This record gives sequence, C-alpha cells and structure tokens, in this order.
Amino acid sequence: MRSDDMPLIRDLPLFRSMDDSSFEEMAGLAYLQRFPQGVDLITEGDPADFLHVVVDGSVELFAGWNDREASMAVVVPVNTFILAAVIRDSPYLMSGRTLEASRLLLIPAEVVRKLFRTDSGFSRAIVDELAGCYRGLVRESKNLKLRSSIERLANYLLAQQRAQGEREHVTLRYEKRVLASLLGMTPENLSRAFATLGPYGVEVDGRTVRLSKPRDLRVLAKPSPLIDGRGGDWGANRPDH
Amino acid sequence: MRSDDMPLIRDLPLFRSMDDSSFEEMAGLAYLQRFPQGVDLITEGDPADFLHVVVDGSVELFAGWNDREASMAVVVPVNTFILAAVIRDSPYLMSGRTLEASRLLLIPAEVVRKLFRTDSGFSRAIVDELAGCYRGLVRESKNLKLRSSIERLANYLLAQQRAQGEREHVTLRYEKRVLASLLGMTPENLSRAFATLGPYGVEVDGRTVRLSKPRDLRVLAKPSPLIDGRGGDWGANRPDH
DNA sequence: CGGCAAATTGACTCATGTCAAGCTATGTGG
DNA sequence: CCACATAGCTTGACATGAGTCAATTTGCCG
Repeated sequence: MRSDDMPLIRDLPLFRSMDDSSFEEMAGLAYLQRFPQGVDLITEGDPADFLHVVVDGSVELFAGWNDREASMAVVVPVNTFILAAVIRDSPYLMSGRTLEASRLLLIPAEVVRKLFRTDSGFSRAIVDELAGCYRGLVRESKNLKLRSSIERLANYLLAQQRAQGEREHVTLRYEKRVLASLLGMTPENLSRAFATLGPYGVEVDGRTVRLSKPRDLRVLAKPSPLIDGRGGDWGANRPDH
Repeated sequence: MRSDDMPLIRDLPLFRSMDDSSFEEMAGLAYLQRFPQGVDLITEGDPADFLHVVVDGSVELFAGWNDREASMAVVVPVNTFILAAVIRDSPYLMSGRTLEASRLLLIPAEVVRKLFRTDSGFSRAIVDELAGCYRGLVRESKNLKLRSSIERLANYLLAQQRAQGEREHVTLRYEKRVLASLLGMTPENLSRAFATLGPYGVEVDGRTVRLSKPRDLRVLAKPSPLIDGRGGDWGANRPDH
C-alpha cells in the first residue's frame, strides 16, 4: 500500500489501538486497489476472502432473492464492510459493488483472524466495531418496522441534514433508485414521497434538496435518538456492514 | 446462583472458553432470578445495567415509536440478549418482557466489560457471538425487504419444522399476535396468510400447524441458506439480541 | 448533438392495514 | 361443575399505501 495512505488507515477506529508490529504485518499483506464504477466486489454466498476498507468512493451492499434485489447499505470512506463474515469465516450474506470509481484496501481474511487472536487491542476494537454495526442494524430494522415510507424519507433527510452540518441544502450522496431501495421502496414511490413532502418545505432539484421548513418536517418525522442515532453521521459513516 | 444451574451456563458458547477463575468471579456477582409472565425486564433508552441470559421461559424484545410497537425477536433458552448495549455501555435500543414465567441470569454490565478486557477467551467468544447476532439480523433484514408476508410465513413454518425435527406437526412457540409482529404484519393479516397457505398443505389448529405438503410449501417459500440459515435453529435459538 | 439511463408521472392492481363484529378458548369465581 | 368474563383469534367490509406497467421527460456522458 502507498505510504501516504497509511496514516488514514492507521487512524481508523478499527486499527487505531493495534500494535505497531501487527499493523506493519497487516499493511505488508494488504492490497490497496482502484476500481471503476459498477464493479462487483463480492457476491453473497462466496466465502469471505478479504476484509474490505473503503478508502475512496462508495460501495453499495445489496442482496437478492428470487429475482428480487434490495440495497442494504452504502459504505462510504473511511469504513469497513463484511467484518462479521470474515470473523466467522462464513459466506458473505450480501453482495457489494462500487457506486463510483473507488479505492479499497483489501486485507486477507486469515490475516485479520490471526491478528484478532494475537493482538488484544485489535480484538477489542473489532468487538466495538461489531457491536456498533449491530446496533446500527437494529436501528435500521426499527426504522423499517415502525415507520411508513414517507416517515422514513423525512427522517433520512433530517439525518442527512445533520450529517452535512445543518445547512438548508442537502445533497443526496447517491442515485435516487439506490436511496429508494435503501429506504425500502420503489423509485416511483420515492418520487411520490418527495412530492408528498412538498408542503413540509422539501424542494427537490436533482440531487440537491432544500429543507425550507425544518420545523414542520421535524413535526412529521418525529426523529428519535433510539432510531436515528444522535452523534452525527449514522447512515453515512456508520452504515451497517 | 444455584450450583446445579452452573453447568448449563458454563456450557453456553459465550462462557465455554472462559477461564475458570473468570467464571467463578462472574458467577459470584450474577443473580439468577425468577419472573412471572408479562414482566418488563428492560426498557429502550435505559442505560445497560445487566447482561441477560434466558435460562428458562422466553423473552420478547420489542421496540416502540410514535404509539406504534413492533416485536423484534423472541429469545429462548439458553441465549443472551442485549450484549451489544452492554459492551458499548450504551442505552438499550429495545425493550424486553417475559412472554411466560421465566428464569433469567443477570450479570452486571461492568463485570462483563471487565472480564471482556481481562479474559481473552471470553472476548473471543463475545466477538463470535456478536458476529453471529449481526449476521442473524442481516438475514432478518433480507427477509423483510425481499419477501412478501406470505413468503415470510411459509419460510418461518419450514424453519420451525426443521428446528423441531422435521416432524409433520409444528407447534408455535408463542402467541400468534407476537408471531405476526415478528413477521412484520398485523394479526389479522397473519390469519389470512395462514388461510392463503391452506392449498399448500398448511392446516392450523390452535398452536399446532400441520404441514401436509411440505414439497409444495417449499416450492412457494423458496428457502435460502443465505436468509434462513442452514444449521437448524436460527429464529429459535439464534434470534437477534 | 445524440443516445441512454435515470427520474417522473399517470392509471391501474394488488397487498396490507384498519375498523368492527363475532367467534372461540381458556381460566376464574360462584 | 357450570356460567361468565376476558383475551385472543378470525372474518368481513372497506380504505389506503405501495408496487407495476407504460409513457414521457429530464439529465448526463460520450
């Protein structure tokens, strides 16, 4: 891996408390690789070969069944995905593809498992990461089970607004059809949901959304720290691997 | 705790590889307690005080928002719940209540966190448990996003049949309204879903369900190891904490 | 500028939730 | 032991939310 990328990786929560020697060993065996847009990185059912770290760009995690497909999460820098499969040495439960040109760090699964056994700082970091991912997924399930699609969209917009610094204008980080699937609806329905939110001050222009009446929108959305998180960027930087 | 319950606990995946001295320490500080049916054990938003182990009976994990409520999982013996909240020392994201008279082992959260730091066998077990729980939740999300309610019910019945030993008759472990909420539908809809499955050999009599045409049912359900698991009892013994 | 994918819109169908009534099973108290 | 009360379950009629299909329109990339 290029030496100027090292500090970035080194500072990830997952690697921060790792021994220097462990990190060296890992860095020596990992690949930093560039991928164009739309590349399939992993396929559900395949054995877990690498722990993936998104250094640049973004990766969509999705799953299929019986000719249907659904987006499960979008991973943005700097985060990892499919940690659980690597730890358990089990098949992937989700597939992943790049949403744009991206750079990924690929760490061989055996290296992760070995260091996990020998480096206690690392293993604690892994538990912390996993527990966080788990809680993210619980939130996501609550979101799906307890809210209507319009409520989900409203809360998503408010969460994005917070993540992007409470500005009036929010930019959608990915295509609307991906967003639709993430929120558990069809693209057509997402369009209509945006229209429904018009009276609440939601004005869409391409990938830019203006929230002109955040107060009204919040009354509708009723965001909750137990679903939407509190600390900033859940959904963007703490997705769900 | 009573000494004749110890072996049971000791043999849990989570505690099996723990040092004897750690286990002693933990056992000395834990409470084994009996609860009648319908008792609220934990409430979402509360700080994580105890790791809970269901020794006997069953516990429903549920969540609420805006006057709505949804079941998230049912935990049966011998399994733990809210491990993630304990590890991260964060508020519970779900509430829990006993579905029947139950016996629970309560381990103070600080004890778990301390042993997690000092006993590497224990910390590895925790990671394994967490990763398993995480994957269980991913499966559950796929189930919800990719299948219709009838397909979910059909797959649930087949999974139960497998968990209960491939017998023709399957017994529902809890009330139908709880099952309905777990499967992401209303009780009324569950009734209709059962009726819809009639032509596929599903005959309901109270809490007993006969699957007289498992072949046909399987054609409809299209169970997948990447959603329903393979090793027996996911959904019963490997819910999602 | 042209072509293609994404997004929107409309009309329609289907699935699911809601409300209300009735049924059934279970457990309790007389 | 029976009658009643209650909670759970079922059924029907209806409303509504969401998916589907098809036709445009928009916007982007070559």
